[in-house]
Amino acid sequence: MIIAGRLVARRGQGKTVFADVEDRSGTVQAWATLDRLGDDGLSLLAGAHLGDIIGVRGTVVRTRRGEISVAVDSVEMLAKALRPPPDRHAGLTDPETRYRQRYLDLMASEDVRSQFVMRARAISGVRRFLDSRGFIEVETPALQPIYGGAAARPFVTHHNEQGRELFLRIATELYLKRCIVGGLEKVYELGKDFRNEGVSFKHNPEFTMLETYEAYADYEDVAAMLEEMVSAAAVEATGGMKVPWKGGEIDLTPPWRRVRLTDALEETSGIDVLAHPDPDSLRAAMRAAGLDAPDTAPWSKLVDGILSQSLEPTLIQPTILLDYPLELSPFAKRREDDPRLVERFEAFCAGMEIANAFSELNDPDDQRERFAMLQADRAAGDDEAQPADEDFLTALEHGMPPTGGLGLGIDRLVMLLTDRHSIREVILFPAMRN
RNA sequence: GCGCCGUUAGCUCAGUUGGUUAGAGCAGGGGACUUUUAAUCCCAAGGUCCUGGGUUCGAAUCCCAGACGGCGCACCA
Repeated sequence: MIIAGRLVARRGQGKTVFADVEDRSGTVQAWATLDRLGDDGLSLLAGAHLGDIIGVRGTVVRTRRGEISVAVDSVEMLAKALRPPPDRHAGLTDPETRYRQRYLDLMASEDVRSQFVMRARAISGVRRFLDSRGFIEVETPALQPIYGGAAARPFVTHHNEQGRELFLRIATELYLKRCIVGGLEKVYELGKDFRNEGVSFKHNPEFTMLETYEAYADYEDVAAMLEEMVSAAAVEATGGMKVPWKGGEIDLTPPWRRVRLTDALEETSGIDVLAHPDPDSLRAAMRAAGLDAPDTAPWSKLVDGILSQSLEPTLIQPTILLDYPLELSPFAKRREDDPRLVERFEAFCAGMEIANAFSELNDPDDQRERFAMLQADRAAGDDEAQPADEDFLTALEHGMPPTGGLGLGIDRLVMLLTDRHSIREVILFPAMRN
């Protein structure tokens, strides 16, 4: 048999050498003797450094101590390691080295390797799920003349030949909806978005996002699909729908708890936001409840403040919060029974938002008014309010079928599935200073 | 951006109230050993104590500034 891999341990014994060779499937011991391997081979093995990549040919035997080993007939140096590997027993713990030189982290830790295998399985599980339901994967511009589809500041870059400013996308939403207008009917894109913001345990400036759009579906259909998709990804990555989380367990088995946002806010904060329709009144109620409420924040930001301060941390088991205020949702369709609300939900799990979905606004006139509201926010100093996209409005004017759309944060999903509590643990090369 | 904490050998870490020449294990170098399991034993080597100032007779140690990192906050509809 032939094995090739990294030399991770060696026990020399004069005219006998034991060498542990590791590849992605695990570690196997090679056992070399002078009698069998000869002088040149044995001195090559004896002189190899930990970290070298070697190839070994031999027959499988069991040693006196009972370990399955390869009795070596020939050995080959495939690549020398000029620098030593991380300490085998203590491992690599310095976070800076772990992230900046992730190859050392992977080398040192089977756990870290398996982490990224699970990430890959979760992602392929998501793709398989969507493909099997008739979605097609599309690719839309990452460099955009106008950014939109989310509230965030963009990265700005420059196209030399055309002499113009371009933005790295903050979302794929507006292009994917153009695909729906064109009749592709079920589309998704799984790729990087870029938001010019700080880092935290759940934020990285570039991150992986899934967006799906399905014609003739609404947000209830999307909620049902999300539950099935996430549980399918969990099965793919971990083998089950119940995953460990911070010493407890999260059960992703559908259906998930559903609750109206305004009811959930009232449950945890005691505040009925619809009873406080103006910022001053809501701000006073929040402060009376002991919550932070900035003086300048508009009503929508205040509602979001209650959500993130009072409600989000309590949402450990998967929960779907339904029916958001219109002001928070410029691309979502109004509810017919209450025009202050839109047909939108966000899914929370492990105390984090993992998904955001709505029945897409397909009325171009209403959409134009929503853009105008954003322009007013922008004029009032909200630099995260996105600019109006006339080309997108033109597309809507050609007629977009009623559509259910979804955004799912893939990095956060992987955190949830693998019991990792920092986004840096699920991104191979996370953003670092300099 | 703000606050707290951290940075000593390739890796993991000690380092006394500020006191002579900054230590250990592993890795790496030399040697012994033909069934080891973090093999063992002997020898030698290995340092910008993050950087720059300052205090002091004397600084890894105290002070200031900076870099980088971690955590928290802010930001993130």
